[in-house]
Amino acid sequence: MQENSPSDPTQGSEVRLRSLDAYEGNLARRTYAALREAILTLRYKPGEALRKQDICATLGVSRSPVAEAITRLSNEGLVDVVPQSGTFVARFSMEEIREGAFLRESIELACAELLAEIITDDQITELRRNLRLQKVMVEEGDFAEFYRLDGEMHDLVIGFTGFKQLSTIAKTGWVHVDRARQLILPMPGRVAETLQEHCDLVDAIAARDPQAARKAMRAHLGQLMKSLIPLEKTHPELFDPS
Amino acid sequence: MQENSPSDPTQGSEVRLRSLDAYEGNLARRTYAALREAILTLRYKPGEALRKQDICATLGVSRSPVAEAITRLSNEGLVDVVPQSGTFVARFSMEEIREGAFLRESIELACAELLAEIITDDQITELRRNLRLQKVMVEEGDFAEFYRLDGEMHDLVIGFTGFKQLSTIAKTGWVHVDRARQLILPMPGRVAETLQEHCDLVDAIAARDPQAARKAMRAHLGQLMKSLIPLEKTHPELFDPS
DNA sequence: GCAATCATACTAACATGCTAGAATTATCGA
DNA sequence: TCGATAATTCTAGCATGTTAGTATGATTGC
Repeated sequence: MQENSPSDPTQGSEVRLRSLDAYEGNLARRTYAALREAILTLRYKPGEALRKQDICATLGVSRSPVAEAITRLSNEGLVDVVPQSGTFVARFSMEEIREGAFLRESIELACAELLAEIITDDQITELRRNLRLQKVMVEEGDFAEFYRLDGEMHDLVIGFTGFKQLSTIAKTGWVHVDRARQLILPMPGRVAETLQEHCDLVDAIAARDPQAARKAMRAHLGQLMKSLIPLEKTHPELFDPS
Repeated sequence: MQENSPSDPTQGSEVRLRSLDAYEGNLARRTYAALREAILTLRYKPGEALRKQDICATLGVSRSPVAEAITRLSNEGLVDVVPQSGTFVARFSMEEIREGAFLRESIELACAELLAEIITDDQITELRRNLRLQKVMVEEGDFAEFYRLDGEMHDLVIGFTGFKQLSTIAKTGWVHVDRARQLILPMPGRVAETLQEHCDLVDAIAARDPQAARKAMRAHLGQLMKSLIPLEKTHPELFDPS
């Protein structure tokens, strides 16, 4: 379960956590944010043990904020706490991934459907503006920025419903999918397809057609899941034995 | 913001928390469960200050588990933590209630739709068994047990999809609705209607008709929301000033 | 009587000591 | 050499000391 070889004790733990200055809130919240980012970007590998002492030393804080951060991560299912033994970065579980995808699909389908009925022209303009930027990023091959805009678009769709916490909940259910997505290398062809799916979705919403919006959203999220399924075979060591 | 009158310092805090023996897990988890139950059943009133010292004394634990419990409650939105000042039981917010209802509707609509396609005969039998019990409780006027069966039925619907965490997430979003529901006195007429709505839902699922299942679920949850709307007028002191 | 200032009594947040239990390693016995 | 046992070293969990910031109430000045 140890990832570091014994002969290489120094490498690793120092560079994986960003400074707490990069975040805001109290120490516990910032520690949580730093750890969460490191886990989601796979700088901490699934199955790896989380060493509180190292984290304390790296971040320059005491055990209290680290402990609080870990309980939060535990609530999210990003780490597994084994009493009196240790804390481990949760392995991938295709079941959890499917579940997160289903949750997000449920929420976004409902949002897309609702939005098709209540969206304002200004909001449509903002979605289309995001789409144009996405197109530019695809053309320029800037996949990282494309994915950022992708996430932003989903946030917009949820946010336009007027519900303020919903996006947070959707993202919480989405964490496992998000983490697994890090393993998929962006394929130019797929990115172009994704862009097209985004266009279809926005078109359906702009046309104020709830059923078409549902259909487009479902197709879009279905494609993503399809790309995640093979991961269990290609990266078995990162998955829960099941 | 103080609920207790100064001349009555003893009453209250002792009887509102069940003994930790009633729960399981480590101290922090049990403390969380005890506080959560007290808040959801309105034994702690919205807006009331949460006194850590009292809680420690009542439960016989130190500040650590209480602090951890409170951060969890804070994540759920059941308490508001004001830095360096105090922790308060969250007031109702019709916006949050609507949001929780929307979340649950999203999830359960998706579940009902999916279930209409994959449900087994045994599962249908179990739903119908639950329905028969509900009918008995309505006839006997045992509203508490009826509501328990109500919750159980929703859990069954979600659980039958095979997703294990979904019910937990649905409940988390549902907490504000659940708490507000405590204020609605059961009206025999409404309970009979609710039972009928449950029957319609199960019939639609058993008929393996996804669209009808969606429709029945939406109608059912819509009725509940309708009964919650007036609360803001009848109990303004429990709501967020907005 | 009333507004501004100051002292006091709270709180959350953080740091740290301690304990019981688990895992690992070292030791011992055959 | 190998298996069992004992010692050591980890950990999470809990308790408690400390600090900085907030709110409240008393006091002062007018």
